Amino acid sequence: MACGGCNRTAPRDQRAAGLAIHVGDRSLARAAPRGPRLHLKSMKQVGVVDIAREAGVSTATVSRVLNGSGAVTEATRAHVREVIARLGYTPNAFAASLRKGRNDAIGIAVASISQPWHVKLIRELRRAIRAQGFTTIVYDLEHSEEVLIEHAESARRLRLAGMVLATGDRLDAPDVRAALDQLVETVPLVVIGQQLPDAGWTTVAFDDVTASEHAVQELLERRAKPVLFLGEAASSYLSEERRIGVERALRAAPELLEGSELVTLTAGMDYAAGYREVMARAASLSQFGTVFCVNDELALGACRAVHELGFSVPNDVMVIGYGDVDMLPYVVPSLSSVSGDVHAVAERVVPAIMAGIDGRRMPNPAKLQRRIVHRESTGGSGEQ
Amino acid sequence: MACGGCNRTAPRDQRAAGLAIHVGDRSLARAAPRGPRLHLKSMKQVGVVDIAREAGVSTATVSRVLNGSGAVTEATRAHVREVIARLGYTPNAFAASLRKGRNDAIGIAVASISQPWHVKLIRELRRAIRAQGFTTIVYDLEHSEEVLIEHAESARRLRLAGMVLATGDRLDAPDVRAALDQLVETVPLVVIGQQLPDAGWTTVAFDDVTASEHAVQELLERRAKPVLFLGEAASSYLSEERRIGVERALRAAPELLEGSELVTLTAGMDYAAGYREVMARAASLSQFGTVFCVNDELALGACRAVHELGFSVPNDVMVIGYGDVDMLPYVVPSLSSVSGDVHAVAERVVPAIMAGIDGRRMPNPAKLQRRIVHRESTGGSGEQ
DNA sequence: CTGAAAGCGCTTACAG
DNA sequence: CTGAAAGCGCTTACAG
Repeated sequence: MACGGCNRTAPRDQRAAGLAIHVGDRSLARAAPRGPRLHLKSMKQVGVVDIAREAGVSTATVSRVLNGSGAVTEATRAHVREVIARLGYTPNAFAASLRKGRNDAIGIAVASISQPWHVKLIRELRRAIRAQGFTTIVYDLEHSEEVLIEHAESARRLRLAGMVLATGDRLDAPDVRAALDQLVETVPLVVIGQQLPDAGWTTVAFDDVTASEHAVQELLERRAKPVLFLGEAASSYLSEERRIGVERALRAAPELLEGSELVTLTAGMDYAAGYREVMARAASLSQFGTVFCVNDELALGACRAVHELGFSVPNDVMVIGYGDVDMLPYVVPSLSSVSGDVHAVAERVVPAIMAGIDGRRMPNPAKLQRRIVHRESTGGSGEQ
Repeated sequence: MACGGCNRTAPRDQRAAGLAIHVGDRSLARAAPRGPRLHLKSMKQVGVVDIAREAGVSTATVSRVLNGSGAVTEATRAHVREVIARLGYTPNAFAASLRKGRNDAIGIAVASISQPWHVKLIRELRRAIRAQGFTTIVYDLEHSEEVLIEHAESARRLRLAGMVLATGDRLDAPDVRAALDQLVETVPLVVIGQQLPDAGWTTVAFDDVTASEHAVQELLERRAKPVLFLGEAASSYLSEERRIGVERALRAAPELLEGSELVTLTAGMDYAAGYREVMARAASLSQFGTVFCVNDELALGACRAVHELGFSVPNDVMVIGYGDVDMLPYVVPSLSSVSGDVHAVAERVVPAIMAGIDGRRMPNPAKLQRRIVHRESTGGSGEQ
C-alpha cells in the first residue's frame, strides 16, 4: 500500500479477514474484520539497517552496541547510540530471540493472583529471577485446568527459558499431566506445592502435613474439643495434605476425632464458602472447639458466620487459616494463620530453575517448614 | 557441538559468558556463566521443514494447516496434523510473529496485582480481549514508576498489538510521560483512571469527584460531623480527585469543613497506613463523624484502629472505603465502599483498543458513574 | 575494531 | 489445492 506523504510501505492490515489464531488445539474465530489499517505516526519501523546506514557503520556494529557484546570503539559506540536515540529505534524482540535461538524470559504461573500469598510469591520470584539476568512473565491460572494447559502451550511456543508453577490445585488430571510432561521436554520447570510421581521436574514444597498436625495439637491444648475442617479435597492437593495432618493430630484422642467434621467443599474456597459452611452448621457449631481452614479467605468468612450466629471468636470457637496474608492483623478479631515464607521458596526455586536452564536436573530440596502465627482468633499471643 | 547419540547440532550455550541483556536503558550484568548446556530430551527442535519433509508436502502447506489459512484438502490437512502430533512439533512464536510483522498480544498493566479490584479488572479484560481474537499479557507495576517505564519499553520491543494501563498513580512525572508518549507512537494505548493533557491515547475513567461528593453528602445526612479523609495526593491522581469531591461536599457547611482533616499520606495506602493514621489521632478521633478512605485497605486498617481505641464503628465513627472488594461483606463490621464496575470499564476499553489497532483514535467516552454501597460501617442498609 | 554474508523458523505473494 | 522462493529483523561466526 503506497502512502502519499512518504515513500515507505504501509504495514499490512493487522486484522485480516477470516484469520484464525490458535490457542492450544482450539482455534478462535477472529472477530469480523475492520477497515484497512490507517497509519499511526510512523510507517515502516526503523531497523538495524536504517541505524547502520545513518551511522555509516555495518549492522554488525549496531548489534554489538545494542548488546554490549564484542569490542567497539567508544567513539563508534557513542555515535551509534546517538543515531539510535535520534531515530527512535526500538529493537525487535522477535527477531533477536529468533536469531539467538533463545528467550531470556521465565514464566511465573500461579493458581490465582487474587490470593495475596501468590502475589507476594510472584514479586519475590521476579526479584530473584531478575538478579540472574532473566525477565519474567506472569500467568494467572484462575484455578482453571484449561487455562493452565493454554499457558503451558504458550510457554512452549515462546520458547521460555524456564517456568515456575505454583498451585495447590491437583495436577494429576490426565490432560493437565500430559501438558506438563510435554512442557518439560523443552522448558525447565519447577513446581511449587506438590510432588507427582515420576515427574520430570523439580518440586519445592512445604511440609503441610506436619504443619497442620502441629497447629491442631496446639489448638487442642488450648481447647480439647472436636475440629471443623474446611477444605476441598477433590481438586486441591494442599487441602488433602492439610486434612491428613489434622486427622493425624486428632487420632491422639479418638473421641475428638469422632466429633470432628472434615468438610469437602465443592464450590470454591473463598470468603463466601467459609461463611456458608459455618452458617449451615448453626445447630452444631457449639460442639466444635476450632474451625480449621485451608486458607485465609475461608477463615475470614467463617469468622463472620460465627459472629452472625451470636458466638464469639475465640471464646466460643477458635478460627485459623492458612497463608498469613497481610490483612489478618487488621480484621476484628485478628486472624491466626499457618504461615509460609515466600523468600524461602524463592531461595529454593531459583537455583533449581537455573540448573534446569543449564540442562541439569536438581533433586527436590527438603520440604520447607511452616510457622503457626497465633492472633486473637485462637486466643492470641504465642508470637506476633 | 556434536552429539554422540544423534547427528544433530546441540543448541548453543543458553547462558554465554559476559552476556548482557538490556532492560530499558540499563544493562544488567549476567550472572557468572555455568558449564555448557547439556541436552534435555531433544536436541535441535523440529521445525516446519521437518514436518514438511516427513509429510511429503511443502512448508507452505504445513503453514496453511497450522494457521487454518488458505485452502487445503481435508486429507492433506489430516495427514499433516498427524505428523505434527507424532513429531511433537510446537511452532516458534518468534518466527511467526517476525514474519507476520505483528503480535496478537495485548498488554494489561495494572498499578498493583495485590489490589483485588485490579485483579477483577485483569480477568474481565482478558475475557473481553480474547473474544476479539487476541491474547493478553499481564504486567504488575508494583506502584513503581521505574517498573512502568521498563514495561513500556518491553511492550515496544515485543511490538504488542495494544496496551491497557490501569493506575491511579500519577503519570505526569517527566520520564513516565516520555515513556508513554514514546510507547503510543507504535502501540495503541488506553489508560484507565486519569486524563493527562494532550495525551495521544484514549482515557476511560470514573467520575470520582462526583462519587466522592455524593458519598460525603449521604454520610453527612447520617451524621453531620467533620470528616477525616485519608489519601495520598502527592503521587496519586485518584486521591486528588476524591479529595476534591469530599471538599466540595463539605463546603456546603463551612463549620464542618473547618473541623475536617484531609490527610496526605506519604508512606503507602495499605492496611498499616489506615491503622497508623487513625491511631495517631486517638485524642481527636471523637470529633470526626466519618473516616473516608481512598481505598478499602486503608478503610480496613482504620476500622481496626477505631476498635482498638475503644470506639465503635459505626456508632461513634463511620468508615467507608473505595473499590468494594469481595472481602468487605465478611469483615466485622462489614465495610461500606464506593464501588466501580469492572465490566463497564472493559466495555469501554475494548472498543477503544480495537480502534487503536485499526489505526483510529477513539475519543474519550463519558466518565463512568460509581455506586455507593452502604454496609454496617456506615450504618448499613441503603442496598446490599 | 569492523564488515559482508549467512541464517534463525516461519508466512506469504506468486505461479502453476 | 499446492509448491518454490523471498524475506521478516536481527546476531554471529568468519575474515580482515
